[in-house]
Amino acid sequence: MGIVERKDRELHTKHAARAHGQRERILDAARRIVMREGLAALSMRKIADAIGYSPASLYLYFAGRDEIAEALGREGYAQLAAQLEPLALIDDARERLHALAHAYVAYGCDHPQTYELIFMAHKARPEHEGPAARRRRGALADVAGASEADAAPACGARLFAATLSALTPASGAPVDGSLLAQSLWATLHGVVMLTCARAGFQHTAPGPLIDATLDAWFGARRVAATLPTVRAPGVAS
Amino acid sequence: MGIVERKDRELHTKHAARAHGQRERILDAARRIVMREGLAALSMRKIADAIGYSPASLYLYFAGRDEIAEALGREGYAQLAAQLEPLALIDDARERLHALAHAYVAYGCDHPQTYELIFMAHKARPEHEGPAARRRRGALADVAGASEADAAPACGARLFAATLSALTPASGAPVDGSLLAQSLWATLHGVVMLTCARAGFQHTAPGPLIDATLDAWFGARRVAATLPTVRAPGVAS
DNA sequence: GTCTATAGTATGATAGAC
DNA sequence: GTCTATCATACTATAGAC
Repeated sequence: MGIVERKDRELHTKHAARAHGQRERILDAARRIVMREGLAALSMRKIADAIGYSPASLYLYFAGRDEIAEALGREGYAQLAAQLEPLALIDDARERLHALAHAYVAYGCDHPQTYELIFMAHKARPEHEGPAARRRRGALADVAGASEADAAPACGARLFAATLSALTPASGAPVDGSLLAQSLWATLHGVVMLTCARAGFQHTAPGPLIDATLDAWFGARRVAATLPTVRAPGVAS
Repeated sequence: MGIVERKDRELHTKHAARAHGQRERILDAARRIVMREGLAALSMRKIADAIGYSPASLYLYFAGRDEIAEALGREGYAQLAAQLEPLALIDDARERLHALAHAYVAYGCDHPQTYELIFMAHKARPEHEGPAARRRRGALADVAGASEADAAPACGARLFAATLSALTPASGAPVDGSLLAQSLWATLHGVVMLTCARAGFQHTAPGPLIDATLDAWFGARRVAATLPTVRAPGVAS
């Protein structure tokens, strides 16, 4: 190996490390903005101001706003997963499910901005794009854009599926575990959304709600197995 | 009653009717835009262009973009309620619940833009507001803003609560019907959201999912009442 | 009652100087 | 590698002419 090659590699390494550090600084600033003002308020200018850069410089490290948001989304997903991971080791299946469900919802409610980031990194904004961006989009972005961002949330379903399948097999497969897993995930997602939006979830805390849901499914089966047929109490009138 | 008063009233009526018509035209255009491009893309300019007005004229009929979005949201809620109303009259409680749940989700999935409108008419956008608007906001809007828009979705919970309470009383009140109602609502909301976002709900149609959920709660109780304690299958590794 | 014109404020993105 | 300057675009909202 000649001196030239060696020097070249050192340089590359240094360059890479430096670039990595700058990306981190940018992401840190972006994260702070999203936490304080929401994803919709994230803009290149605000990030640049926050770290004392000019907006133009950001484009040396990221292709644009969307790439930054995507990166934050991946981060957020990793954080959520890290929070759930130890709970997946709980021995008792039912206890485990409870723990996971509560942790999931707690995370979503405690970090609504991050949760938003995880699920909405795409689709979230009006366009505001220059003519050059539009030119590019025609060729590339529509095909490549969403696939990676969509991959992360899917893991949510898989996580619950694994736990749920442990709960159902003994019964002779009357219930599709995967369906239940998706149902549970939808429920938790819905609880997070509605709790954050305060949209008519008047005064019920998410915790008891989750307990009630899981109990209805698997718990305390004191509910009458035969259902009474009653008249509708005339809700919509 | 003098002639003057009479004439005055006629004039008022005509004026009111005309104003009403114009509001309708504006709302029609706004609705079309939201259906095609989503709530985030709704703007005064686009509405004005669509009906051949100048942006300034819209302010004669609406206080601003938010008021228009709110009006569309109320419309949408009324439409959803109208769709559910006849189903609330089904005699058999369980059949009724199934019908309501399916109809609710079907509406949300078939009209995602309207659904978005119903739930997100507030909070949806970056600010883009002039200095005058900001001045006003400080005093008034923060207090008065959300109360009316939030009132509508709350009815969702009440609707399901009434039906669910009809399903549970015979069992000696082991389950809080109101909690279950909220859980169901959250589930349905979650199914709509996740289905629309295609976020990992890979290939499952919403229909079977809802059936499975309701069955797990009330239906075919062939699931073993005693739960096996199994080891976690190591999901998060 | 409607429009033109405009103020004021954002945005993403890029070319080219240093 | 960073910045200045700028393009092109979008938005809400208002004043004042007609």
